[in-house]
Amino acid sequence: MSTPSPHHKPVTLHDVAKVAGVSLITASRALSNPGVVSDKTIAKVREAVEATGYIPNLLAGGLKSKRSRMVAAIVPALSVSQFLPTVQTLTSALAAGGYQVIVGQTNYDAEREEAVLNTMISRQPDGIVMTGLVQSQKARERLVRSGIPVVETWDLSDRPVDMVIGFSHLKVGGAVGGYFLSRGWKKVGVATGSDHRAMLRREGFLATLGRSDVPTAVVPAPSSLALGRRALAELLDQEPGLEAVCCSSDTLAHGVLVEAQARGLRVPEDLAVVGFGNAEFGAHMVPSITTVHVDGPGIGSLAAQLILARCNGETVEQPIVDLGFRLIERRSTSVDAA
Amino acid sequence: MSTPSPHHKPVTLHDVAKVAGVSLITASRALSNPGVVSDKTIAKVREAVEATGYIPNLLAGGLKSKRSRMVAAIVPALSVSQFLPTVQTLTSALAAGGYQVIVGQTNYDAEREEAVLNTMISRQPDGIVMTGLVQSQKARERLVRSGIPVVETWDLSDRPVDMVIGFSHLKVGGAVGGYFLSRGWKKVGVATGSDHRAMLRREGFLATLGRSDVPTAVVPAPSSLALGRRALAELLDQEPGLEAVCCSSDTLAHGVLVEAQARGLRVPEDLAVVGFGNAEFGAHMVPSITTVHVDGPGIGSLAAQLILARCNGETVEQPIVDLGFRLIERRSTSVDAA
DNA sequence: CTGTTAGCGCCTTCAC
DNA sequence: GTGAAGGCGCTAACAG
Repeated sequence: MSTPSPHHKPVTLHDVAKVAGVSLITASRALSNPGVVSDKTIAKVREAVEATGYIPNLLAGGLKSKRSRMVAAIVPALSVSQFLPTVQTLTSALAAGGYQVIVGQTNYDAEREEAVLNTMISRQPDGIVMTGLVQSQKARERLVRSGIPVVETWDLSDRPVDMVIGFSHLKVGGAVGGYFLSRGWKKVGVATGSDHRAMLRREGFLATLGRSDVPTAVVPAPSSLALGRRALAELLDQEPGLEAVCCSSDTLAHGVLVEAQARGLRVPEDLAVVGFGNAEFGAHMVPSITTVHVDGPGIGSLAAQLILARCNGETVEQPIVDLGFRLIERRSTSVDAA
Repeated sequence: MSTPSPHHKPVTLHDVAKVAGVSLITASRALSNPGVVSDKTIAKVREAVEATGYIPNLLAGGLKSKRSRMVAAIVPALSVSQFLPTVQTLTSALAAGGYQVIVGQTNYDAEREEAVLNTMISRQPDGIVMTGLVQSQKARERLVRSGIPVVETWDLSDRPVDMVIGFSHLKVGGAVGGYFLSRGWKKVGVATGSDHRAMLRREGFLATLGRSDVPTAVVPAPSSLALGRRALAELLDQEPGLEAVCCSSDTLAHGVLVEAQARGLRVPEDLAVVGFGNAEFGAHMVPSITTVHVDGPGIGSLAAQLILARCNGETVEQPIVDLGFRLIERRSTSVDAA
């Protein structure tokens, strides 16, 4: 049985100061700004901290200093593996600077996004990192008014709320389309998640192909292997002679691969497959998956850098950063690939 | 160029109260405890909130009320996909109750764990959810003293810091060992991550087999497809006639499957493979992966429930919850499986 | 149902 | 280098 514990009256800085025989404020400075305190005093305070088991209360500190040392990270869902490297790197980079990450999940829903952002703002974060652009106009205004540094990521915009680090999904789609053209595939299909960015990539893909009649299987985001299998099944229903599939994620591509294998289709000989995201598994599968590489960790660490800079009152000269992308050709589209 | 924005002097509850023509505390109650305020007043306050664009400051509220409405979630690394469903469910369940999650990453390191826990405590979270048991003894003591509700998960212990929700890794290993015995495999191997819980499962596996000479490939956590491939290569070096492999995760099992395929070994005819965790992809691959199912989302939602209960001053009657596990037989070990 | 009073624990501002 | 006030924005506790 586990009961609410009796309050050990919590140790405050006041107690530490008393034990150390200095004033409250001196104790405070010894801990957070040691440069202006004598070494002897610092030692005394440190001892008192040990003796009392003092742990600072960042809520109180944040209230006065207006720096909560928290950064909000907003993702569609934590399980969208696409964003994990970004969030992981962001979390690590910020932790190294004494900042923690609060996570919010929008479920790809603009209304939830707005609600989540409001809750986040009420925690006074020193920065907000979004995966994707802010959808709701109301939320944009609120964010601007709040004065909190905001980094939108995994996309690009001429007019970000504040800063943006990403790449053009239209161009990604275009690059894949160009690759399809260069390979001369005619009977092609698209397997895509229903989220906005995946749809943008599809748009770029179609524009480059110069076609609008391409068989498409749209599956609900987030994607999964099972959905990838289903998508290929749908595409083959629409176009039995399918030569190549463009997928909105490596996970979907994996599912397409499995479904192809289950139907006795050889990849790439009978069916070529392209993914997106350069997930770890894609490089090591047989066949390895041709994909579009995006620097997820780079986005996370750069976002941390920009936020930290702004927290220190610095001006960010390049608030719009295009990290680009890179098509990686592997065996799922070419028997000759590395 | 993005510069630190000019401070729009932030709107406080004081401003709202003035606009609404009520006292500060009435405004406060209208928002956070509407039951005790007249409907007319509530309406006035709501209007004033709209008009001013007020967003509450939870730091200040938390300071006074001693409820930060934050819960810390500590994981080895965000990218360990094993824990994602737990963290995702936890986050959603808590968000529904007005709580946010702060994440900390330990990198499977006891020292970092201690540091992370200290930082977390200093944020006054209303609860702490650990994946795994708390390693450091110092951290345990601090946690107990802090009085914060703590849920350790994904493991079991007679003497948790506070509460624990999970299952026995020894028993999981034992169950897999029993399955191996029942199938009569003699030339077996273990592919395992280097983390503590994976090692416990291996121990249980060996104990049930009654052997200590089983070829083992230990790969650094967190696991990946590439590491799974490497592990099988190592095992085949040690035991060319390998009949079956016990893997510490479905990801490793996937890698083993790929490596087997690359070497022309048929699964399960030439080599049987068992994973752990029941990842989404395992059920849908060809062959599907025999695995041990653990209720990750259940752990997350139950953890949220217990913490919320304790936040409301309730007593948790069952602070030690064994959620058990279930071996799921699929095609990677049996051509007859579903 | 509403208001007054008194802080929460710490840090900024100013003196010494 | 140190200290004494004052207040960050909000909410318990008690009055009316």
